[in-house]
Amino acid sequence: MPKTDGHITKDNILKVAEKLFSEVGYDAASMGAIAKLSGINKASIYYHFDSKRSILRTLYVKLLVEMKSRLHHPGEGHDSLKDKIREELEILKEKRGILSILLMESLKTNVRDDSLFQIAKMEYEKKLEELSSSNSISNDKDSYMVYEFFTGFLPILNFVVLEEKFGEYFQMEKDKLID
Amino acid sequence: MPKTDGHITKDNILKVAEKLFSEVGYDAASMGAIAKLSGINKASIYYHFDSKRSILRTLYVKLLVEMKSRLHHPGEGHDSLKDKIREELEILKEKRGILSILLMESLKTNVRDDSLFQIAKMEYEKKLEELSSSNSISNDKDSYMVYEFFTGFLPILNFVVLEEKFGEYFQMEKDKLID
Amino acid sequence: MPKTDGHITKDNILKVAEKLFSEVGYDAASMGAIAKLSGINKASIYYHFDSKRSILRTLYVKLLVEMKSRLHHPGEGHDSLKDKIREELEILKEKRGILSILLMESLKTNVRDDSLFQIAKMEYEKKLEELSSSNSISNDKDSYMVYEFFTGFLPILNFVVLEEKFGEYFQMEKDKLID
Amino acid sequence: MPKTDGHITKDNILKVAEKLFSEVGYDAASMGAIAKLSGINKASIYYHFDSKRSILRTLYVKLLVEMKSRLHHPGEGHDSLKDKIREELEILKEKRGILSILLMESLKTNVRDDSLFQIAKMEYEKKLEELSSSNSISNDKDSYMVYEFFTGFLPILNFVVLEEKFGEYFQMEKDKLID
DNA sequence: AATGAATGAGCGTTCATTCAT
DNA sequence: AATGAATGAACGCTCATTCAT
Repeated sequence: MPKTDGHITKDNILKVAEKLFSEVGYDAASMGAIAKLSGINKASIYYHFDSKRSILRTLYVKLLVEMKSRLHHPGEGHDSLKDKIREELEILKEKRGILSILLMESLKTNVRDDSLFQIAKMEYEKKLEELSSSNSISNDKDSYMVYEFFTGFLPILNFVVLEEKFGEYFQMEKDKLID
Repeated sequence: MPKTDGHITKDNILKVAEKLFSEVGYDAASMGAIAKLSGINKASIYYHFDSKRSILRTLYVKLLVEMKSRLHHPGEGHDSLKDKIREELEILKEKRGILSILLMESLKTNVRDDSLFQIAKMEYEKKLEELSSSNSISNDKDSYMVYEFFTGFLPILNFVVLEEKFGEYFQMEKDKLID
Repeated sequence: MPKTDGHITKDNILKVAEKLFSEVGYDAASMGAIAKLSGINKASIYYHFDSKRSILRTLYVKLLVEMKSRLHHPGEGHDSLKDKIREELEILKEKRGILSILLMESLKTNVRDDSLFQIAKMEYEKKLEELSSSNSISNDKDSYMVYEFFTGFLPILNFVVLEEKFGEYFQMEKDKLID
Repeated sequence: MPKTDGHITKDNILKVAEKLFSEVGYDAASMGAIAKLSGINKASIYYHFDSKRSILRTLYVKLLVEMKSRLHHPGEGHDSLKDKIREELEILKEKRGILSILLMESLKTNVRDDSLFQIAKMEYEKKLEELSSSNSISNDKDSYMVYEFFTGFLPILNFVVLEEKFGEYFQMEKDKLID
């Protein structure tokens, strides 16, 4: 009989891995460290996951699923715009860990990792569909995408991920007002 | 006189290291790989640099110096705004490698690496000074900094660094117009 | 259960390390050599020991424990003095390896390694206590310690450790009579 | 033209090497460290010495020569015994460094290094000759040698070399009286 | 479901030594 | 007499992964 529920262990590994990956980077985070912080044996991780890479993949999938479900079940709509943005940021802030990792990995120019773009695409797909139905020039779609990605999507991600460090360096706090 | 010129070797190591760091990340780039790509012995790297970390530090310093000198010697002023931005982007694109690395390392939440903020601060210092001389409320300075950093500085960096990958994924090119 | 018993492996590593350390010195004995002579993988040593130094520490502790237990459980008392000394020497000769190492390391003037003195102190503590109870001048205690250490303790250790080499050089054998 | 007198450089290297070898042991003392402490280039050492080992050999030869000359030119004889011993100790204390090294290296059971025995033999040769001329049984010569080596020669060496550390550990000083 | 033990490959780093000048 | 530059080999140590149980 297993000592604990495998499901819990697996989730725990994922939680620890996400934390560690985001703290020191995927490469610098060792399986040994993940095991120790998870309170389980190193070999046990390999019962739940095929490899270190597959842990990361699982984290990506989880993020994708959550983002998708969030898109389909938006919060109640009658808040002010400000509140909506704030709520949105709050949700993203919970995903800060995996988002950090995602960004880091996406910056590796030699590694093919489209997850960042996949998510961005998904995020703006609805709006793109509207755009493409009413207006037919594909160039506009591209333009919109580029614009949204680099001046909307990425800045928000960066804010969520770097806010804390930024605040420490520049000695300020609670400055979400401007966004 | 030595067999070869040390300066050339050193610069070569830096060039190769910058390339490799940006391609696979600092941690995944091994000294062995840097040596092989530099065409020299692994031990020779340690004649020119104290450690792997010190290579990265040297790259940071070089970037800082270049950025600073660029600020003090701006290009000829009589271009159009568009041309100016394009030129600016072109200059940054040459530094794409180290900028990638800088962003990646800055995202590690447990690693204290203020270089990104240092550069940002430097970049906006002049404007900040003007602001602080004419207007005295420090809160405004903070607001300005946050705004510029997350909606100006970072998007530009991200654009420079991710543009290529973005273009590949979304199958487009030459879309600098929007910025 | 694991493939093999870890205790056996660990003891084997200790035995091999003791032999090698005493043969070529701690610094010249490489982990690779210890691994090869132990018949196991180099990395496996690090499963059982934190570091090379910790192997040495373990050997020291083992020696200390054995010395202590020997003091508390002396052999049967009704032998002649000569036999007693001979028996004592025989016991120490079994520990020749670690004693060699201990002496070598103690001679490094820049390395703080008190193990030699610790053992000497332990060895003479009983006699010191008697001395201090009957006689009160602490100077005498010091004198006794110095005398015993340099003309009793060390010569015995040196004899045990160098006897063989001495015999080879001076072409003689079985000359324990004089002591 | 050389920048400095080669003789001085060579002596300096020897002095530094002796210090370093005795501080951390022969193996742990690197050529780089010797060079740095000597204030000269690493490659320059190889102009003066064939190898690291040859530095040690040179130190041994110097010691042997000095010991020999001391034997042939003893100090003025009309001191008390106590003063004579004290003077002897003072002379040996100056050679503390190389004596430490000699002892350490002699303790390596796998290394054939007879220097310690050579010196001992030399030291007692005169007395041995007297002994052998008056009395003919070689066994007596051996006995004498063993006795002198382990209860006379070695303790003195050990005292000279370990005195300081001993004093630190046992918190005492100036206790040469007993010897 | 979990673990103690083991491993080959590789890590960053240092070694004694050599070469050209 | 001395040096800057370079090197092959080895160092202590860690890696992701596997195996037997």
